[in-house]
Amino acid sequence: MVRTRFAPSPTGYLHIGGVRTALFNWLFAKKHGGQFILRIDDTDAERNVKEALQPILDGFRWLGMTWDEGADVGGPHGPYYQSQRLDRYQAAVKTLLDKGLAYWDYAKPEEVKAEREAAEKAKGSFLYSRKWMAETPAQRAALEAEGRKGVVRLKMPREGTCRFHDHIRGDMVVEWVTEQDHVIQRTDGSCLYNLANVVDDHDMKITHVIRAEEHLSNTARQIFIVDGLGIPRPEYAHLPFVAEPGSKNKLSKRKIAQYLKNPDFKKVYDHGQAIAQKIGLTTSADTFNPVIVDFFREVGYLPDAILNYLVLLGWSLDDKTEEFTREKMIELFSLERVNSAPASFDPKKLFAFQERYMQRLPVEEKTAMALPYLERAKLIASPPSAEAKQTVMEIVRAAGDRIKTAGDVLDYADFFVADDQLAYDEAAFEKRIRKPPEAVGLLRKFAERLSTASAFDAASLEKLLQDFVQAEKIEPPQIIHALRVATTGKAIGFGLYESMALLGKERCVARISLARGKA
RNA sequence: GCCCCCAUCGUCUAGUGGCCUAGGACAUAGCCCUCUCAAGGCUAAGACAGGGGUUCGAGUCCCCUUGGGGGUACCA
Repeated sequence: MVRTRFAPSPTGYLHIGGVRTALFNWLFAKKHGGQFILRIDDTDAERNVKEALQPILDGFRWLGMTWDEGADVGGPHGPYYQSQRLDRYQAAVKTLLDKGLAYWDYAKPEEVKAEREAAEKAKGSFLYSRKWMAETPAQRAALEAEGRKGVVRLKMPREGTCRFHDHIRGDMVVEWVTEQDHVIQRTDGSCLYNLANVVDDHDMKITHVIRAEEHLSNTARQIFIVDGLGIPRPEYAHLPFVAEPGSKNKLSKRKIAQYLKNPDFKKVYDHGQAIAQKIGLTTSADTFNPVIVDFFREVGYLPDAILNYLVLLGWSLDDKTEEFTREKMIELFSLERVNSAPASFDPKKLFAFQERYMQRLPVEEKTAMALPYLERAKLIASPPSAEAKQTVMEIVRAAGDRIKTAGDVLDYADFFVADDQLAYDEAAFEKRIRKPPEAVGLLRKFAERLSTASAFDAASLEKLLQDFVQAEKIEPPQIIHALRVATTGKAIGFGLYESMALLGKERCVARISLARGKA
């Protein structure tokens, strides 16, 4: 049984790089009919774990990446919170100590630091002198009598090599001398990552450790612990980093200000910000930006589009295939085809996937996604009336591909504002209504025809307008542009006839008259 | 400093010694379509980091350099 895991720390938000790592774990487990475990790395953050964890769990659930065991759902190999597993870690420390593979050390931090700096000055590699190592209870007592506090360190071999196979990097060989006597238990009795990780993975029966490249250098020391504990080694696969837009630096949530200088990143960010503002979301760039999953959820992206983009970040099937449903992803994913070079995150390309997925979504589903945005912007009642739903569906249908994320429906807010509250795009008004000498007159004449029109559907309106154009001996654009600005307030939008049909006769006539008044 | 990993268009990538005058996608530019804006169609521009080898032949194998990243914590 294949078992993989992802172990986020409760930081309050779900990072896109983490999702990519989790996705590969999830995919690998599903592909092999295995299980995916969500463990929580909360060793140092005891406070507000619940609040800081919720957005992460919500994010994964929204993306549809469910876990078989772990936080919230429990399971037979818990607890799944590291903060609740201290006894397990201490037991492992004791085993290592008993086997002589770890030792009590009473050096003060500054004493070790001094040794390290001396080694660096001599341009050599650092190796702790083990000067304050205590091998017997008597030695311990003596050092403690001096007022020293003990930590437990790994007694790493100083000759020979550690060999292991990595599914992505191939065969790895690490000289043991290059490894330090890493601390595994602090003076306060708490344990460190390398130890906790190994213990948890074993207790939770993890078969494949699939994680980011930053852990490649941690692997040898973890293998030392694994072997020392006499437990079986898991398989390893170290994924390349997800890098910043346009660079090879590791993607970080702390550098948003810098990413915003990237035009592609900024475009996606601005698009999301505009929507957030319209629905009254208070946001700050630190917590609401295209590096955080919640951003995409709030702006109305599709989870499938995000997953499809993410699976391609470091993995590919061949030279052509780019689109994968969840089922196909699971079927076709393999570690063998994971790239070894870092991949930089490109929100523009993610957006392109979003567009494609949105285009294929049935109108009913798009409408269902769009309604909450109009409700939150207070443009329609909440819950919406059947009539409002119908109108929104017609707008969504008419808007077609223009609605790229669900929040884009807010571009058509002018259908919901009162006629006398309609805001006009000044530049467009000037260009299409005030400036052309014939515009106002044409609008007046056309409004007259409109008010006597018997049918008000798009096709009839088109006919009506064509007849008008012929009668007046003008070109269609002369009246079309003026009409669009007069009825919607804007120079851009979907088909004019559809717009007018949606507005209905009375509102069209009223808006034209109001516009003439302002001209 | 020391140890380790990585290197194909701006970006994601295909490429596992001859099929590569390097293919696809996003982005970019131009044209077409057109009531605006999208969408769509067509076209263009755009890469093997550099230097040495090995080989009949190298993007593909080896070495060096350069660049990027990670580790070297009583962080994860």
